Amino acid sequence: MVRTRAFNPAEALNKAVEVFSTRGYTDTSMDDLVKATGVSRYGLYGTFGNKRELFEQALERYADRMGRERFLRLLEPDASLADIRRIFEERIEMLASADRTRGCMLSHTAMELAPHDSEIKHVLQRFISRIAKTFAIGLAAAKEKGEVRASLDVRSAGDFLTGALFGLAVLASSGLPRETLNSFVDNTMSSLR
Amino acid sequence: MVRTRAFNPAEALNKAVEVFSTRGYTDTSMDDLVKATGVSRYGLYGTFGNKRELFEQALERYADRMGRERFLRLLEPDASLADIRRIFEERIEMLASADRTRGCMLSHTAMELAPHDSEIKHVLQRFISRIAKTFAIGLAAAKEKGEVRASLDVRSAGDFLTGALFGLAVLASSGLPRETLNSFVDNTMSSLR
DNA sequence: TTTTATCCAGAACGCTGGTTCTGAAACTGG
DNA sequence: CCAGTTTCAGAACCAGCGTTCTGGATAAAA
Repeated sequence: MVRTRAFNPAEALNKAVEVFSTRGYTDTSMDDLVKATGVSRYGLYGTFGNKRELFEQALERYADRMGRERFLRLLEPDASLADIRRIFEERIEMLASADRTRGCMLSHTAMELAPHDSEIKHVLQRFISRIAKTFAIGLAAAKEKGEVRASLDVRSAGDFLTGALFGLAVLASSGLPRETLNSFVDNTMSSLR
Repeated sequence: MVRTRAFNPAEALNKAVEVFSTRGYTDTSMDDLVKATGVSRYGLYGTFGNKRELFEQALERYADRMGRERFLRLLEPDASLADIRRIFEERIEMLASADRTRGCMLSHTAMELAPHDSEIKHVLQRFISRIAKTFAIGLAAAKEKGEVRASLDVRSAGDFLTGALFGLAVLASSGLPRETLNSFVDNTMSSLR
């Protein structure tokens, strides 16, 4: 018995992340998701529950991937300032690439949902504090190397970098030229020395 | 002839700004606007066109008020670093006040509409570059006083402060505690010295 | 006061979106 | 090859939204 499922839930979720990243929650319809994932309504509702739960799982996946693919190096004992800068540069690459449609899912969610949805807000706060902590760890390593000033409070500087990352996302979303984004990152980085 | 209009368009627009600031564009319905402004559908459509045009006018009004009420002091010849800091502190006051529902309309619009609406995007870019320029002018005055380091490029630092203001809005939207927001501002300001 | 152009509140309309339902297709175990 | 269960595509349903329409109310001009 049992007909086998014709799609890969992990891949479908990745596609969903893409769509939600470009249009946010409210402006993506289930139809958009059906088209983008290639999965039937039946499949989406069956595996992910409903739109809201699908979004939560997409958000989780987004944060996980970001942590794993971008921030992991900051946990290496020899992490350096260059690693931190690279995170910002990769972010520019993603946010201001050719099509210019992809946005930062965390920033977008913070503005769109968090103020009126305390569950999402808590999830978001967890991600944000994780990012800030990771920055702080990377900064501590950079400090040992003397790459940042000795007086730097790495904990609060971690919060600062996190906020700067979000600010960069807003600037990129409004379509500012790359030079502006690059200069923003330069200023951000030089504030650590 | 002619029955007189029973509402004040300027006040209605201010109310609309409030609503759009808290829910963004898509999530506020015309019904919300009718209730919040106390103006009939007929009145809203008659004076503002449609939802979209009403939003554009609200955005314009928001930026205008922000410029006039917050940024004007930076154009005084004796503007100081304290004036810049005050802008950030007032922002915290507004974004993290008791109810915690009011957001930054520019950041929200940047994430929600700009990527897929080039007209809104251009309007936004105009506002952003105006803010950055005003920051730069204030910084130039502060530089004359020796309040910021002599090597500071006020133009790019203006972009930086603008991005930081948006980053602050995202942090506040996700409900982070005031101390985090204050520390973010401290780090931002100290990067100028 | 009468007239009349305008305004108002709410009904109505058409459309879109999230969710559920349905009949048919498809895959696996026997 | 058949039986049975799950999956699929799309129709169907219901609610909400932007916009327009309508009949009555209103205020100024005559």
